[in-house]
Amino acid sequence: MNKTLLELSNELKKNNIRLTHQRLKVLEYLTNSIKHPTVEQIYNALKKEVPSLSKTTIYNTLNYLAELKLIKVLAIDDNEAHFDAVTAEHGHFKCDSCGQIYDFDIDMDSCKTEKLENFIINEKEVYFKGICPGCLSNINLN
Amino acid sequence: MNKTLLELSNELKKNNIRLTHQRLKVLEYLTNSIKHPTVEQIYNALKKEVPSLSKTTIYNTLNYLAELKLIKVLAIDDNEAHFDAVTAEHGHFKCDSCGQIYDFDIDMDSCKTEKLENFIINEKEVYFKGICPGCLSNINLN
DNA sequence: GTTCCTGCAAAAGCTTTGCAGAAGA
DNA sequence: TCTTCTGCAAAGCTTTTGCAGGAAC
Repeated sequence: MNKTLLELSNELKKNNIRLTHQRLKVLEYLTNSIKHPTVEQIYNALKKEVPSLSKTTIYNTLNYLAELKLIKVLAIDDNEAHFDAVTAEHGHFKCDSCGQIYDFDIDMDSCKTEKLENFIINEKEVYFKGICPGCLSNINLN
Repeated sequence: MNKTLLELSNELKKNNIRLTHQRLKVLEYLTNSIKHPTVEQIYNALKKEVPSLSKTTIYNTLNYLAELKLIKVLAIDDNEAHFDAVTAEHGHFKCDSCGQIYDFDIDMDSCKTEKLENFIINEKEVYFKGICPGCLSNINLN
C-alpha cells in the first residue's frame, strides 16, 4: 500500500513544510516508483524535467519525510541509502548479482522472538540477500 | 555461540591469510567483545597496546573475515559499520537513546513470509530499533 | 628470497552544512 | 513582507586505494 502523492503532500502541509515545485516532483517520483530509488537515481530521473534540481534539495525533502515517518530509509545497500514510500511492514530482498531490491510480505508478529519484553520497539527492518530468480535463470543458461 | 580466536585463526590460515600480530589482536578483541564494535572502537581499544596499529589494517582484517563469512557486518547504524563475531542467526536491537546494540533470539523459519519461492537466500538481517529498558527507566525517573 | 602486510597519506564517495539569492505564503 | 527554500560550493565522515618500507614464511 503505497502512500499517495496527495497523502504525502497533505502531511507536509500539516507540518508547515512548503510544497515547492522541486519537492512535489520528488514526491511524485517516489510514490510512483516501486524500485526503492537512491538519491542519485531520483536526481538522474528528474534532471531533464527539472534541470535546476540539486541533490541537496532531494536530500532535504527525503530527510523531512523520513523524520515524519512518512517514508522509510533502507540501509540494505552498503554504499548508499534507498528510499521507500511504503511504510507498512514488509521485508526487503537484495539480489547480490543485479542489485535489485524486491519487497516481500512478512508477518513479524508470527516470528518466535525472545528477550525483548521490556524494550519499546519503534521500527523493524528485515533484509534478505542472495540471488533473484531472474539472475538464477541467466546463470543456468550459461 | 561466539567464534573462538582459535577457530578464526585456523580459518585464516586455511585461506593463506597471514596471522600477523595486528590481526591476532583485532581477532582477539572482536571475539571477546559482545558489543558489536566499530572500526573506531577497535582502534581506540587497541592503540595503547599496539601503538603502531592503523585503521587501514583493521579494515583490511575485518574485510577478509567478512568475505570469508566468518564475521558479520551490521548496517544497523546509519554512520558506521558494526562487526559481529557471532554468525549464528539472531536479530539486533539498537537503542535510539544510548546507541547500544543488543542481540536477541529469532527463528526466521517460524515467520510467515511469502513470494520468495525461487529466490536463493544467503543472508538474513533483522534490525529492530527503539528504546532499551535501561534508557526507559532513566526516562521514567525524570 | 619472495610474497604478503602495514601504515601513512591521499583519494573516493555519500551526505551535510553555510550562505546568498530566489520563491512561497 | 517575512519566512522558508534552493542550489552551489565546501566541508565532514567513513571507507578504500597506492605505495614504500617491513614482516612473515
